[in-house]
Amino acid sequence: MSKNFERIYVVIKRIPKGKVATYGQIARLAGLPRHARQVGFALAALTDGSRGVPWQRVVNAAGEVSAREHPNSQSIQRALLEREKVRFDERGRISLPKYAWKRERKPDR
DNA sequence: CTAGTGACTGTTT
DNA sequence: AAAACAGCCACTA
Repeated sequence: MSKNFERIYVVIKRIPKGKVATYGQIARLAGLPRHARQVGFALAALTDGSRGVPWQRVVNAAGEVSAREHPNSQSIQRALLEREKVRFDERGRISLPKYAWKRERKPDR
């Protein structure tokens, strides 16, 4: 398991319930700017072993659930978010201004 | 080592 | 506003 993956998972675990963060934002917070795609790669590698990671709170910059190989988990993600009071509009998108995780600083502070 | 790929993003049409 | 383009970089074969 790569060190970068761990850093990414740590950041995702910091996303508050009811909020969402974009791939690029997570990459920055993990100290890996421009690794947005790697964030996606890390999530794709998620298994039962990483169950503490709220992967459902990760969306793309357009505020929608990114497509993936197994379309089924897409609806699962949406359901999980709805359960956290995150609303989707009729086009299946989230209002980022309303639900985006504001914090843009690194954990150290 | 080279080439292909991808849960992405910002810019330009 | 939506779609196409072009960067991006770790990971895999």
